[in-house]
Amino acid sequence: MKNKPESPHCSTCGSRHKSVFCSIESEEVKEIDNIKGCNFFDRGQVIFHEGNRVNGIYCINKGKVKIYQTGSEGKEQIIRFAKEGDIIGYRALLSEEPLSASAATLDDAVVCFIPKSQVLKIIQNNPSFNFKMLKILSHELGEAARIITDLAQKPVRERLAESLLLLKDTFELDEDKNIQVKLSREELANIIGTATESVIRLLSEFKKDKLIDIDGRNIKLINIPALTREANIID
Amino acid sequence: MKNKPESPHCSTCGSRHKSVFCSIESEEVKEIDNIKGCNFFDRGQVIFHEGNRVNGIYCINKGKVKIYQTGSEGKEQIIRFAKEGDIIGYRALLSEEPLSASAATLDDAVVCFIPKSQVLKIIQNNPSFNFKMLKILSHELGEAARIITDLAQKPVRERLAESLLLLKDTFELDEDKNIQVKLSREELANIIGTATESVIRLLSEFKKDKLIDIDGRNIKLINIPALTREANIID
DNA sequence: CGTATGCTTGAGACGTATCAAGTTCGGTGG
DNA sequence: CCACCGAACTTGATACGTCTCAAGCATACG
Repeated sequence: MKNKPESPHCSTCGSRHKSVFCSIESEEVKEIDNIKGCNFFDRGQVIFHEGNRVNGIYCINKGKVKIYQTGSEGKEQIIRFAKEGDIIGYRALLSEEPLSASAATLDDAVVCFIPKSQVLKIIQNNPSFNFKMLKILSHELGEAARIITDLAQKPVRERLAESLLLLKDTFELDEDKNIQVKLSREELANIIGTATESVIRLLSEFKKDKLIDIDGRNIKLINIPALTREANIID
Repeated sequence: MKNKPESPHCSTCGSRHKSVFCSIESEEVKEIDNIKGCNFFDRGQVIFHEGNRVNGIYCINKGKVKIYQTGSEGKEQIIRFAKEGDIIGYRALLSEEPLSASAATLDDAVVCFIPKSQVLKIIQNNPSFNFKMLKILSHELGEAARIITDLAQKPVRERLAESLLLLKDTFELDEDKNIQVKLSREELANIIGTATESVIRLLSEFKKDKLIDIDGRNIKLINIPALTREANIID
């Protein structure tokens, strides 16, 4: 968590316009810029830790982040991901509860911090921002419900296929159809709630069936329609 | 869905003061009262159905409700419960998405309907109500995350014990320590994501171990500390 | 270059689902 | 009020998916 001098400015932040902050006034942007903190993280570092209190929200300027809970046996459960332009930590802030999950970087990342007072001020003064927060939260809640049903009802094979597609939607594919995020086999297992070995076996089956290609942590989606069928998605 | 003449009035609604509406002005209450609809449901009737659009929120005046999704094999997954004073349908309304889940009554119920325009009006004009909505949503999101981790990591036995405790917290115990909600074995199975037969077997084990007592759909919690241990809860 | 860490594969155990066959319960109509 | 019917519940036997454990292999790193 090294504090470098060249903190990014909100006014020049490339991810601002596709984020929840896209509709705030330039006056408010200036205010945030003055009050916000900014931190540089190496890959794998923890941004905040489950159980702690938050005093603001974190805005990801650069990098990819996993949000995860620790189960009763100490096993990590990945709840969701966040990337450039996303905010994290707002759930605990708004519910005034301790953090229900931890956040850690998946690559080198730059994360800004906006204190609670400022966030509440914007919520109160900017109906559009306010409504966006309501929208984000209720959208997340819908996603969570879908995950619950899948975990409860789908076999591991389907869950893995679905997770690969979800990762594709979140982080997109590069020109070679590789999912643009590098996760360990264990992290993949911690998304779908299974053992690392099961992920390994199923990935190589998917490869054998020409649904994907694997090169280390690079996963290439070569037959998305078939993968979708494998995932048994209703929508 | 019979429209009886004696619709309850918000001003005399016993559940209003423990609900999200506890802080709205009497002026606003009057306005809601005029515009709201009200329906009487028999046990087992569907209030709204997954995939449809909502045009308002539902406020439960009386009765218990299950909110559930249908999985890809047509199996019901219960996401959460609602009771007197709770609102439902707000997730889809605020995210402007189709309903992600269905709602059905668990007993005879009275449910009021407040149209979207009115809800949005209150959100905009009443910061306290607004903030309560943010709080409800973010709290729900935290609960959902916990459920995800449990489903992904805990064995069925622990999940069942935990669900019984959750039902206790939601619906409370009567003077005989019975959980004040009657669910079929299948519904219990649909909370924790297992087969009906597994629920039956585990319930009778819990009974044998003197953790609970069973009389039909009545479940009596006779040893809550032991049940908590069985649930392997970290908090 | 050695050592740690992640990845892979196989064999076996275990939890849970499924299927099949009763049994009980709750409601309905004679 | 009782007999009947279907639905819900229960129990047992069996099958299957997935986890666990163990061992070997690849890879990155100091």
